[in-house]
Amino acid sequence: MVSKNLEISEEIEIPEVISGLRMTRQRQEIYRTLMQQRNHPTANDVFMRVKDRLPNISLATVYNCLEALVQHGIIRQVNFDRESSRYCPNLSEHGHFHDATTGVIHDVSFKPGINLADVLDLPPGAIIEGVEVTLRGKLVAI
Amino acid sequence: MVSKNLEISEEIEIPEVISGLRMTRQRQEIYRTLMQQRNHPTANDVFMRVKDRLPNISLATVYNCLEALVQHGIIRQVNFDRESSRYCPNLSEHGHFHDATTGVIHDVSFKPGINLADVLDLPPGAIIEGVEVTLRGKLVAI
DNA sequence: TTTTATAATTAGAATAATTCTTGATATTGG
DNA sequence: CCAATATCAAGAATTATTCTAATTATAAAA
Repeated sequence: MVSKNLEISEEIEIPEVISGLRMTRQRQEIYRTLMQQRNHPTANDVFMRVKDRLPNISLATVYNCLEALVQHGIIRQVNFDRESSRYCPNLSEHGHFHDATTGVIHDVSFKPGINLADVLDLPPGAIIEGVEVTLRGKLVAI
Repeated sequence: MVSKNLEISEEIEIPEVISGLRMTRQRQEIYRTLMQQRNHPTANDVFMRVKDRLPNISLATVYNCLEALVQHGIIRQVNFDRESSRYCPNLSEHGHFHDATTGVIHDVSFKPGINLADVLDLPPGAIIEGVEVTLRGKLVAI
């Protein structure tokens, strides 16, 4: 039901400033979109969705806003091979499982107590600033 | 010393067929390049290196060959964010640590006995077909 | 408030990595 | 040797993303 999403949108309130970033109208709407539709959309997906509310927004602005949000640690940018980047408002440390059959991306968390640095043989002196764990595969009925 | 590499190249012998892929001259030279220079070159890096021996090779052919080698599981394609793909002949399961200061990429292996599936909360029914672990950071003197 | 400075937005052009297309070459199997 | 198939080369095309320049909005100062 297409209209349902529009009707539901219980206006998530977004502050004027997050992590030092001024939340302009465009950034608000883009962030709201990500919070509401947590299916790891591409910049173009976000562009199409947000046009309902900001008909004049440009794709360049979507890219600018997404980048600003990423730079300020408000959202995460996720890459799968050489596909378009996807964006994700889940800031907890997690990886991604890409179901090759449906294309759906599932967040994958680490089991409690697991620290990635503990299971890897890092080069001596390595200071980790960012981690990305990506899994590709199929989801079968269980 | 630029000429040294050329002189050293102790002609690694490459079989006519690997994993069912006919090793044409171009594929041989590209594979040899990867085996000799294990610094995760891009397609363009490979192109420039391999031109010494195959002056007529085209970049498109380098891409074709790299793709054929990847498809046949002879090499791995490694992606960092949205940068150019890099290629790697190390087939053992491993991740990559990208030193932001120098740009150098280090292979990172799992500690013995570690199975990535054991430390992740995978969605039920997930069958893993490929894994990528990428770390970004700095290397400090110890 | 007006003025001024700074930041954000827009539209479209530019870029860069990669893929595609087409025609030429080479290789293999019969 | 000949036909079928695979590979290769050159350059055009594609696609995601970034850049440029002009406009608009916001904040800060007077």
